Amino acid sequence: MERSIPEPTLRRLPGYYRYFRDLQSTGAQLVSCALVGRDLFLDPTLVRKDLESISAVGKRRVGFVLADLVSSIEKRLGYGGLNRAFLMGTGSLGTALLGYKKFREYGLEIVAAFDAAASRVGERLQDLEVQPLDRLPELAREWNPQIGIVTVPADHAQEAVDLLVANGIRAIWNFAPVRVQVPPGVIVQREDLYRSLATLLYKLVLTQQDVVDCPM
Amino acid sequence: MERSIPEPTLRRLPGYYRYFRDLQSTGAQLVSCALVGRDLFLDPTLVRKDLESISAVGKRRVGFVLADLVSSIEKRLGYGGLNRAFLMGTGSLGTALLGYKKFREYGLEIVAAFDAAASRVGERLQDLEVQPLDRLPELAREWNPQIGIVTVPADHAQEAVDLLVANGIRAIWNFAPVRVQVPPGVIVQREDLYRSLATLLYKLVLTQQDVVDCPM
DNA sequence: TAGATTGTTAATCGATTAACAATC
DNA sequence: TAGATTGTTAATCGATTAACAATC
Repeated sequence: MERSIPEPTLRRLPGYYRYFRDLQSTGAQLVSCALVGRDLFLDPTLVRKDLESISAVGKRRVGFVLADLVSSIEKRLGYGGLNRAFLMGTGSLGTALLGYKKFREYGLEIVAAFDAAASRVGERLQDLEVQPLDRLPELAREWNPQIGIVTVPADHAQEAVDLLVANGIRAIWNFAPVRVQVPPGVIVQREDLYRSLATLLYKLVLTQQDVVDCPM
Repeated sequence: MERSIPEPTLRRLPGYYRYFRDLQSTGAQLVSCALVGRDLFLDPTLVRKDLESISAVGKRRVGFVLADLVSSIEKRLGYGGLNRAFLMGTGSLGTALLGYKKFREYGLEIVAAFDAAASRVGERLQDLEVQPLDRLPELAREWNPQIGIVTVPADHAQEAVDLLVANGIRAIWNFAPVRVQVPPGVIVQREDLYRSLATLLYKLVLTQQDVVDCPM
């Protein structure tokens, strides 16, 4: 089996991907780690390590072939093949996600949207009709989605996840600010804006105190 | 100056914060690392290290005082004092963020929203009237915000950031999928959904291939 | 050939985990 | 006292960075 990719590298791959495709569109065919590093503000050695982890092979003295890099990342990241997803919760965040047209380019297609509120069911959002929860099993059989995107309120997240998992979903993208339980084999990725905010505020507080603040 | 907090710890703090406040609301006064670890699925030793990094001091044999932990995290994370923010871009994501009422609880208050599109200016979103970009300098003098939230399209992110920085903003919360340039001293935090998506898809691809896939 | 660039191996750094001492 | 829990120090693990060899 191929070596697994370290998380930090993984998080950098979409950046590389976008960058390589942009370069390609300018007509370039090759790229060197030094150039990538300069443009993306990364250590060139780190770039090389990252490319190595996706099994990219370069030509000494020349660089890496862009087309190879692009297809290599696509393969490793599951781009290319579209992954079908169900969206749970059509609040403002859910609606915003439906509007992310580029998700398709990055391998994600939202094929159905659900909401517990009867008042929202039937509404049309970006080509999709909001569905009631009780149609989920039927639609899951039809679409066989693998991903569930959860944007319901925190206190309903676990229910939503349970329903998804019971209907064959293999991966949860969880935007609710709670940790949810899933059976082994199901992947959960948390997207917690409060966590990010905390990081930001902390850094801000740090730079403001600096020198000024002195511990007891 | 107080020891700076490692990033991984930092990302866990909001989780602790929420957990401690929840516990408090049940009437509990004390908590042990072992309990936290069990509930939050973290190694108890890691919990202790994290608490140590926010200078929390426990009582041996007893545990940590919840009230102390809560106020300690608030102090370190800049909760408590509200930080004023300007929102750039009132697309679906920007609108969604305006709806996050709990941001206030976590120390963030969006005091003005801007949009480059004349058609959106004047619209009312969550108690705020969408402002044109040319009013930004004036409103910045009035509010003296420290944080700029950028939800404009990728190709306008740098302009938005430049405008914010020119008007005294100290920290950028960047939701556009590009790396932006700022002068030294200004903090940038990236929130890139494509990066998260990549991580999720990769993990999904991994579990699907497993055993099956074998390198050349 | 000379030099740029990849490839590889070693060193560093930092976070996590483990072990154990202190103490209420 | 005994035992639970914090506090502290050491070991481990993994990512990043540095150094240098290979080669087109």
